[in-house]
Amino acid sequence: MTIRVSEAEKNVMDILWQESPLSSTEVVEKLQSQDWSEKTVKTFLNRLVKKGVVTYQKDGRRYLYSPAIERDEFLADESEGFLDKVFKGNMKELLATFVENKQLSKDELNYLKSLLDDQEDKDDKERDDVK
Amino acid sequence: MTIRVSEAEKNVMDILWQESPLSSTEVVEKLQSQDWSEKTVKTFLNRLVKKGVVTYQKDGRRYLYSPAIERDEFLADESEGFLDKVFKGNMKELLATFVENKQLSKDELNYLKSLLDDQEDKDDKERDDVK
DNA sequence: ACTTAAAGATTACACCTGTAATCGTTGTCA
DNA sequence: TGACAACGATTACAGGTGTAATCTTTAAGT
Repeated sequence: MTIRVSEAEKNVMDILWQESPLSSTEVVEKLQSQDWSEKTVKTFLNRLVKKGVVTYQKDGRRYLYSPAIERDEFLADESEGFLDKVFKGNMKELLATFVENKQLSKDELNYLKSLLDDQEDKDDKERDDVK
Repeated sequence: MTIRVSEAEKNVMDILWQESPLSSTEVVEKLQSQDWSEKTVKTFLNRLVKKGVVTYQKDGRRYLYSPAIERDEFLADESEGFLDKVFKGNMKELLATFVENKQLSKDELNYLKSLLDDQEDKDDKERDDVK
């Protein structure tokens, strides 16, 4: 179920994940910063619908668009693909690259540590469950 | 300096990063698993040279190819782009997605923790240096 | 009732990508 | 020395992408 959303299209998805349903006009407005023609945005909406990742309900003669896939699911999917394609599945190397190159803030470091602790707890719990 | 290497082309880069210089024939051999025609591989080598990410020296009438960019630099670049495009620069969310979805092994968890400790030390050191 | 404006549908078009096949040159073997 | 084989160069071609413009339909204003 490899979702295929192009880079430009992702910007449209992000808008819809923030808020939906939205009319095409509203989406265009929220994409001001991208500085795309209204036509361009509509093309993307169209393609996204054809790809099955966006749906719409009719509201009179216009459509109200909504995402048809979960953002979390999408992110997980993209991340998986990125790991495989760029790092050939080597998770350690990926983590090292991010941690070392991005100079995590104190805040991000602590957040990540707490994530890791949670994860460890979960692992422990699972081990116990098995026995 | 946004490097532009397509997905299929990355496989060729990976070979050259493992060992270089290599003749086109050698690259083809090492890409057996991809099950591409020899022609296809040569097309990629050609395109990579045109993109400036691979160079060659002549060896008689054939070329010996080598990467023209560092793997580390490339990975950092791709990671940066991925973070921006998919997670809109939100590092915390990216980390959470990887940590939560990929079920890190005990080993990976420990490795990551040690990375974080190193990072913290570095931060401390830098703070001291400033003063 | 007509004209017009706006929405979605269709068409455009160049560049990138995946995946080769063909062309031209030249070293090599018979 | 003549045919062939192997190399890189050039060409091919469909599908995806970025970026719109044009077409068609229809609600709405005069």
